[in-house]
Amino acid sequence: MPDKTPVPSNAELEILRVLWKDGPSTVRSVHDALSRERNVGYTTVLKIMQVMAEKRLVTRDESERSHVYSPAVEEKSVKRRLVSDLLDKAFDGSAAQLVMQALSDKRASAEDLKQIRKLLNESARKEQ
Amino acid sequence: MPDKTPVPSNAELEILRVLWKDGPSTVRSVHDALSRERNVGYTTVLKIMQVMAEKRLVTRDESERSHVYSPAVEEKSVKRRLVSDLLDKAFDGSAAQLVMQALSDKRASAEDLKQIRKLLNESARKEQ
DNA sequence: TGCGAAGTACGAAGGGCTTCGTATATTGGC
DNA sequence: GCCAATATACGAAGCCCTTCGTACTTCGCA
Repeated sequence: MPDKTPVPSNAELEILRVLWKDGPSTVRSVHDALSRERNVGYTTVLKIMQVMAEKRLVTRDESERSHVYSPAVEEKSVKRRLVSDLLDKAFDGSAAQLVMQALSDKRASAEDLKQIRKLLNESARKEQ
Repeated sequence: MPDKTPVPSNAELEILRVLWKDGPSTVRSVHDALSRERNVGYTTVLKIMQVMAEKRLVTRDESERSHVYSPAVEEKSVKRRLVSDLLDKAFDGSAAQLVMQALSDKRASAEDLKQIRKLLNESARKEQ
C-alpha cells in the first residue's frame, strides 16, 4: 500500500508530530502546542494546515466552526520515508552506515545501545 | 571544532559526494560523474559549485584555467549533521528510535545486521 | 591570426516553503 | 441586537534551491 502523499516539509512534520501525539486537533490547539517551543503566528499554522489538507497529509472535519484536523499519514510510514531518503542521499543506501552514524551521536546513551543490542540479538535468534 | 558552514542542500550533497570520492575535481569531471546518474546541465553544476565556494562548502584553486574544487567539509561531520537533524526533527532526539527504523529498512541485509551486532557487542565489551 | 572548443561569470526564472497581513464570517454573551 | 473574540480564507512577499540561457574569456592549433 504505497503512499502517494508527498514527504512532509519541516513545518508540516512539526505539525504532524503534534497530531500524532495529541490526536485530532484544532488549529488553535496545534498552535498552542507549537508556541510552547517557538514563536509562530496563528495564521501561519493555519495556512500550513490548509496546505497539508490539500496535499492529503491531513484530513479535516468542518462540521464545527473550529475545524478539526486529523493526521492522514501514518507516523511509521513517514519516518520510513525520511530515513529512506536520507539513506539514499547520503549513505549510498547502506543502512549499516547510517546506523553506525546514529549510534555515534552523543545522544545515543549507553541505555539505548543496550536496548538496541538486545533487540538485534533477539531478532537474530528468531531468524535462525 | 564546530562547523559554521551550513548543511548542504541536496544538490550540494550530491556534488560533495563526488568530491569526497574522487578528491579535488574540476567542474567538468564532477559534471561527468553526475551525468552518469541523471541529466543535468554543465552550467547548473558550475553554478552550484560556485555557490558552494561562497558558502565555504568547497574551496577552489583558480591557478589553472579549469578551476579545481576541493571539499572543505568532512564527510563524517556532514553526515553527523544530517543524522542529527533528522533525529531532532523526526525522532525526538532518540537515536534508538532512528536506528530501529533504519534497521527495518528493506535494504538492511542480514549481513548488515550481523555486522552491526558485532560492532555493538564489541564496543559494549570495550566500554566495560 | 583567427576560429572553434571549453571554460567561467552572471542574471533571472520558476518552484516550493514559510510567514504574515488583511478581509471576512461566525459565535457567544451582555 | 451588537460587539468583541475567535474562526477561516486568501494573497502576496521573501527566501532558498535549482536550473539554464547568454555573454564573455582563454586556449590550442591549423
